[in-house]
Amino acid sequence: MVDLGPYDVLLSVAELGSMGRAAERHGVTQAAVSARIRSLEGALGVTLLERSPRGTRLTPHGALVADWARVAVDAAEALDAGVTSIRSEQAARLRVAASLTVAEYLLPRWLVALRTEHPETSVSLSSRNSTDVAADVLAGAADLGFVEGPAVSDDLDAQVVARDRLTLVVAPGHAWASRRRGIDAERLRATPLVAREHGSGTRAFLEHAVGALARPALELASTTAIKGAVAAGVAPAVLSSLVVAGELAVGTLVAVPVVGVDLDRRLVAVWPRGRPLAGPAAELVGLATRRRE
Amino acid sequence: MVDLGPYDVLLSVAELGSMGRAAERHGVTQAAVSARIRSLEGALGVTLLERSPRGTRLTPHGALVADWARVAVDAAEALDAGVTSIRSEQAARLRVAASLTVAEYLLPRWLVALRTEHPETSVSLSSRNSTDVAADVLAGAADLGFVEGPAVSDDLDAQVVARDRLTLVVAPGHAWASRRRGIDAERLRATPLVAREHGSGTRAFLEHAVGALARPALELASTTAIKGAVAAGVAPAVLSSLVVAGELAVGTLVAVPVVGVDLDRRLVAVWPRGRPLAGPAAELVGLATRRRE
DNA sequence: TGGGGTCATAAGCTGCGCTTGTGCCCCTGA
DNA sequence: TCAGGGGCACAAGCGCAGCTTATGACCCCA
Repeated sequence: MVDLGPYDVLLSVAELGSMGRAAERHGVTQAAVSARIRSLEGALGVTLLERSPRGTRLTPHGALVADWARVAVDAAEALDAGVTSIRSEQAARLRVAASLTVAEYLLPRWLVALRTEHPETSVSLSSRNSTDVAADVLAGAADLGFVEGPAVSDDLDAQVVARDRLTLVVAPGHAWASRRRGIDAERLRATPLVAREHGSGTRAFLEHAVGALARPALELASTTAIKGAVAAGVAPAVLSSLVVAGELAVGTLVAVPVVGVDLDRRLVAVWPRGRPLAGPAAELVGLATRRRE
Repeated sequence: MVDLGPYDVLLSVAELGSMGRAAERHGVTQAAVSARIRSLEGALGVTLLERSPRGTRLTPHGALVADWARVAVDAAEALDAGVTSIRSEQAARLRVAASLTVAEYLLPRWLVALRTEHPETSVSLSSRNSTDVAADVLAGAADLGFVEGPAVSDDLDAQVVARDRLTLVVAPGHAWASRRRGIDAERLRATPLVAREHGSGTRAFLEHAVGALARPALELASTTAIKGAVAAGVAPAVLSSLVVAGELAVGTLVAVPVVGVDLDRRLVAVWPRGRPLAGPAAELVGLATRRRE
């Protein structure tokens, strides 16, 4: 497996314009940075940085590698932020409960942003289904919750932090893939889909919007597995736009319009009614909200 | 920086259902896998795998971590595949020249797929602008090229491998963000944008489609920098849908419809006319094409 | 002409993660 | 009922990657 360390320092060097300053940011010596970059260049047989006595800039090769590296490093940081938040022994300043879609796709990046803006804030995350999240917040087991759909309880204050849209996706070769005029609710109801197991918030929302569904063609435990099955041509599926954005852009999956049904959904932060948000909770909600408005 | 190694083996264990088989896949001993997973669990204070004498399955915590990890591991593999392809000393079986959008966003994943399907195929990649790509292929300096837009030369055969669409994006707080009826060509022409430097294929395509543009508000060298500037509210920008898919999904950027202008674009593979595609080149084009139809 | 900035190189040490070898547990099948 | 095989865990020992420290070379500017 690739060691992202050298790429991380490459990005710092590119951003800061000097190996010495990058070394400082990473808490190591300038010699260590120099050696890391050199060995990376050695492995590639290509120079990535143009050194000068006044500093350092990316070569064209370096710029391409840096662009690739940024994606990987960002993903690794999101993983790390997520993983840190489920570390159990910590005395967390902020306890968050989140439904799966939020926990899987949005929270890690929010946590990365929170970590850079407020490094002193430690977060503990538990991933539950939407009703459990509300229960945890009401019971005081969590300071802040994130759920899909309209807020569930009158005892909770809520604020919309993001939106998504349930999206009907098929494999590129599927008959529906080129269907411009879309699929209506009746047709959708009658079609066996690849679905998550019962109890999933997404599945409940879909049934609420279009009515009772046909028996699933296949039930799978993870979103990733569902995407795989759809791409392999097993059956269509309905998933959050957040989940399939990458695949749609690249063309691995194709979105099919669904007509006559409102599949827009709000992702909301919830907390006990009457108690104004303060401290780390307010910071996190603010940061999540700022990402969209 | 996070070490992705343990996460990579976690994914293998989850997929294969046993530490021993995961060890075999990674070419290490079962003891090494066991130790890696244990230390990962130790660092988290949470068990990720449910061991039994018949094998091993993910716990709920494990499933969440695995979903996060998959994103990071995939990104790292794409980085590695890309980086391997610019390694200079290799005797490549296939020399590819690609324009920036393709090289940056699509090729790494194609290379990952190619590596798993045909591990013996080594690829060398050079990233050029569209006219240079065509020239390289014609001159025999590259076996295969990838360019944006309609094929440039009559001496080249071409095949569409993907599509994208130039997308007008603004910061979520921008006045245009909530503008449902869109922006027309005239308005767009009159607005200073954040743009890449002259010579970029995307910029040329845009000028061809809407006409001469206003002087840019800011010229930047990398797509990433442009996205950052747009999100910071400097000015709107027009970028490939491939480039902004992630940001649009998460809400960091907002797409504004452009009316009366066709911004759809084809990304095509090109090779010398008359010489039918064969061997590794055919495999790569086929694989790239299969991802969308 | 010296001082502050840049990066490179060399020598030495430390610690992480591997392998090998073993033990224990459970299921299965003769 | 017991042997065998497949599952995972633990302990001891080793090798190497990457760090630090120390120094040198180079360039620019005051």
